[in-house]
Parts: sequence; structure tokens; C-alpha cells
Amino acid sequence: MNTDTVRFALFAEVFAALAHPKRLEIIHYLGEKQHTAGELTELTGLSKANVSQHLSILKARGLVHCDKCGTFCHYRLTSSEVLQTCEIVRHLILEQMDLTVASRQKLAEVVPLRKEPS
Amino acid sequence: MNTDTVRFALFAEVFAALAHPKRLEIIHYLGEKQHTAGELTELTGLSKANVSQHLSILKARGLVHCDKCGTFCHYRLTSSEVLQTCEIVRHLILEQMDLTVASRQKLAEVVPLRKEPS
DNA sequence: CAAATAGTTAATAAATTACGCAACTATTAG
DNA sequence: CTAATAGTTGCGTAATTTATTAACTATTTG
Repeated sequence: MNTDTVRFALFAEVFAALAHPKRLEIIHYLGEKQHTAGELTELTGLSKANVSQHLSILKARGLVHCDKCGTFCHYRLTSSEVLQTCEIVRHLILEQMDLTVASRQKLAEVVPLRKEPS
Repeated sequence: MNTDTVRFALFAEVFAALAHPKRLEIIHYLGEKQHTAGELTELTGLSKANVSQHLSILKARGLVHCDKCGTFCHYRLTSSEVLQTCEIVRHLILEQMDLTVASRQKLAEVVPLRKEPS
């Protein structure tokens, strides 16, 4: 197993942690301010156990950090770069949507689109 | 299904496309210059079919674009933001490594680490 | 100490993803 | 038209991921 193989696998693990809608939602809430596991349970509507599992995945990949305080676990993002990553992907998605719209308009110049019933 | 649910799902799909070592390797090669599917087969050491499957996932998520030219398919990254995303994650990983080293050193100040037999 | 609260962990079943193989399409060359 | 080349697609199986349930630890409170 060469160095690059390990490197790509490491990257893939971080991306895999981000590859779940509910984990992204958790990250979104933690981007605003820190939250306890219980608060995230309410915010996401998931079960306590499920939130805990998601948080442990995010923690294992170094995306969130946990401060234990009594019986409460205060979670927060480890770095602003977590949100930055999401922000760039947001641009990517928007670009792609623009492209879709653009190519649809281009198409419309050749074959006029029928107005869909609203 | 509310708007945010859809939004997080969309993000998750893009991250899922990035959550595979070989797809990241493909992105790495495409970051240097465009390549045909056949070239990527050689570069990655994967089977032709497998490369094609990975490329179709990357294409479906809008990360790569394909120009067909005769029987050849020239693939390229759709945007420099694909590499930017990887770059930020690289920082995240490095930060985390630094933290690991730092906390290990901090620990060493209290409880001297025994040298492991090499 | 007992009960309540906050959270984690383990086990399992369902769903998803990955990959090899074979069959397939499409383009080019003879 | 036939063969060769470049690439894609469908399918079966193995591996991984996910969510649920129940059981668990740890801390606080009465």
C-alpha cells in the first residue's frame, strides 16, 4: 500500500462523513453555534441513538469536537473549514444549476419549450 | 419533503461522489489535464468497466464533464472548485494531524512516552 | 442508595454501494 | 461487411452503511 493510496483513502473517509443529509444538517446547526447532543436530537428530529452515531462519525473524522460538561456533551465544529467545504460545494451545485438553465434556454432557442401547466 | 431536506440531500450526493479513494484519484489525474477513459484505466489500474462506472457517478453529480470525440471520451473537471474542495479537506486533515501531534507532545510532558521497539 | 437524565454502544435487519463479468453500442479501419 | 477499438450497461454477489431497538455507562438529584 503506497502513500498515495493511503492519502486518497483518508480524504475519502472525510468526504464519506459529509455524505449524509442528516450529518450535513447537524453541521449546519453547529455552524450557527455549539449544541448538545440532546439539542441536536430535537433540531434534527432523529432518535438520540442515531444522533449519537452520526456525531461519533463526525468526531472520528475530525469534523466536530466534543466538550463534556457534566452529563452534557457540547459539540462544535473543529474548524471553519468544515463550513467552507460546504460553501464551495454549494457553488458547485449552483454552477451546475446555472448550466442546466443555460442549456435549457439554448435548447429553447431551437425548439421552443411548451409552457407547462401551472 | 421541505426545501432544506432536498438541499441537504443534494449536498450529500455530491459529497458521496467524492467519498471513494479511486474517484478522488481520478479527480487528481483530471486536475492535471484532461484524460480519456482509457488513460484513466491505465493510470488507476482499475478495469475499464469500473472506471466507466466511477466516471458516470462523477458526471451525474456534475463533478466531471465529458467531450466525446470519435470513440474517445475526453473527461475533464467541470470546475476548479472541485479541486478547491479537496484542497480545503487537505487543510482539515493536516490541522487534525497537527492537533494529534500537539496533544501527543502535551501528553509527553506529563507522562514521558516510552520509546517503542523498532 | 434509588431514580432520573444525558448520552453511548451493541446487535440486527434493510438498504445501498462496489466490483467483476459478460453482453452491449458506437465508431473507425481494412 | 467484418474486425478491432473505446467505452457503457446490466446483473449477481459481497461488502458497507443505515436506522431501530434495547441495554448499557456516567452524572446529578432526592
